[in-house]
Amino acid sequence: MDNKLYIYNTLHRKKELFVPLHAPHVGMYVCGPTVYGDPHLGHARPAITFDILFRYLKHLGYKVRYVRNITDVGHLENDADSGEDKIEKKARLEQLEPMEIAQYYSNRYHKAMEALNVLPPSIEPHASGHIPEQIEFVKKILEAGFAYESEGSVYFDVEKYDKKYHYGKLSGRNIDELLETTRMLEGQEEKRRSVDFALWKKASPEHIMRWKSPWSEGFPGWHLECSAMSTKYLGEEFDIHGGGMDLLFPHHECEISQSTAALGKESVRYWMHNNMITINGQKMGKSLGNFITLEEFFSGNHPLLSQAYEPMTVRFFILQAHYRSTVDFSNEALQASEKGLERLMEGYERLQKLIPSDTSSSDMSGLRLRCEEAMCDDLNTPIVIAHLFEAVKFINLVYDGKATVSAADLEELKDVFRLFVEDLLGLKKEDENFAKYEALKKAVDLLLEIRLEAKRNKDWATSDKIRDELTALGFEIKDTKDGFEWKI
RNA sequence: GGUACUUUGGCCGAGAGGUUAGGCACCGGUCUGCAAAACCGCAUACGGCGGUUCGAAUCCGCCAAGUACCUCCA
Repeated sequence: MDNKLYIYNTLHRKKELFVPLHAPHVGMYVCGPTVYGDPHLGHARPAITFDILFRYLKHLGYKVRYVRNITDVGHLENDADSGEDKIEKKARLEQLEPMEIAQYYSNRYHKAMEALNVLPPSIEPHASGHIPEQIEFVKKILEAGFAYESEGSVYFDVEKYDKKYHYGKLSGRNIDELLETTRMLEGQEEKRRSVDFALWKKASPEHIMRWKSPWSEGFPGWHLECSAMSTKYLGEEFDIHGGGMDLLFPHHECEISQSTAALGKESVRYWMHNNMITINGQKMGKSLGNFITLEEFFSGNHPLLSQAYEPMTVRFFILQAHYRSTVDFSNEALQASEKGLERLMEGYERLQKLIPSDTSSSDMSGLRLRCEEAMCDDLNTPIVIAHLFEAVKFINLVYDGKATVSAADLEELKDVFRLFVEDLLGLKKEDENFAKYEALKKAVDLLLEIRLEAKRNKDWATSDKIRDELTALGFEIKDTKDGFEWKI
């Protein structure tokens, strides 16, 4: 743990040295998906961003407990929509049990995450499985005097809270502005102030998802699950809380208020937020209807996609931008990533085949350090990738016999690549159907041996025929000095 | 309207008060029977206008354009 990891803390709007509360243990909580729809590119961003953090913290030697929730209770659709749950609405439309919806989309989410090589979190709690904890949390806030009951619902008293603590410290908003700018919404008569938010909502008769509570049969408020579940599994105080920037306000602001009100202290030390993925400069989002699901990416089946993209291409595309920048989707950018990734992975493969010399013609010793420094600088994966590409250049030179590498340097290079490419960036070669592929390889090798022989006999007609036919079938043939290389 | 952020070469995307980011594309070259790959070379960019400074794309001010949040959203 010699490396000093700096991460950008949204709470203070600056990079801060990461010092865990109880080293070597680190607790991190990340807002997971609401499972009422197929995962899209926007879901991939936080999952990958915090996957990188998870991997890197472990690399630094920490024992990390990573909690990422599944929201299956649903949130209110919108206030004009009679307060119906998203999941519930979907259930009604598809004539399914709400939990069936949640299960279905959880599975889809997991499948997509696995394809993206996102490691599963240590704990993945469901909101529906933590209703008692959430009720307890509401009780605590009521006891502390920062909530009030109104017609079976419980609301958080933002104004009262703000007098003692500071509502808006994360998002930089202040309560007066909010009172001015928050538009009047339906069903607000129960609340004292428009800025107050629900901790517990009484269910209307048509509401299917409902639980018993001291106040009414109903369901927990929008922000409560994260407060209840994060503190349950990580303690009243924990290190890192992450999520998308769009959750900054009101979700995370409300979370801070709830936890502070209930526990008398702040729970989270470092707040981290990943930026959005945009499409034509606009946020890609469910509500905007301009999102592309991950499955559509993998199949290419979407009007905006000119081809299918492999999961690793999507991962690499996301890692080529810093997590706090927006990244704009386009086929051109994806294709550039696809080729770049291919170059990187090919370099990685060639690295395994290099033959060492007595000395190295170029000094690559700083590579590990430079990559570590980039990671420590708020997880600057684009810089790590740039460094790796410089090494690829060197690898190719050695491969071409235009440079040399010593045995010791070669081992170091291999080790650094394995560490950064595979373990930390989580990039891997996509080779399903490995056995079939092996057989195919032998067949193609055989064919190319024949071609080699034809070439020795200067039988260009035969050699070109083999190459052209294979090329037409989708193979890429490359001649080398004394043999050949190929790929599909 | 309020708050915050962004603006980099053909595209994506880092960085940062004075030194080549990187990837993709284009073009030229090396290599090769041809091709592909690889390698070499090639862009001298930083929204506009002022200011600070020996020096700014990097700091400050103003302006412009755009985005996000203020309603569920990753």
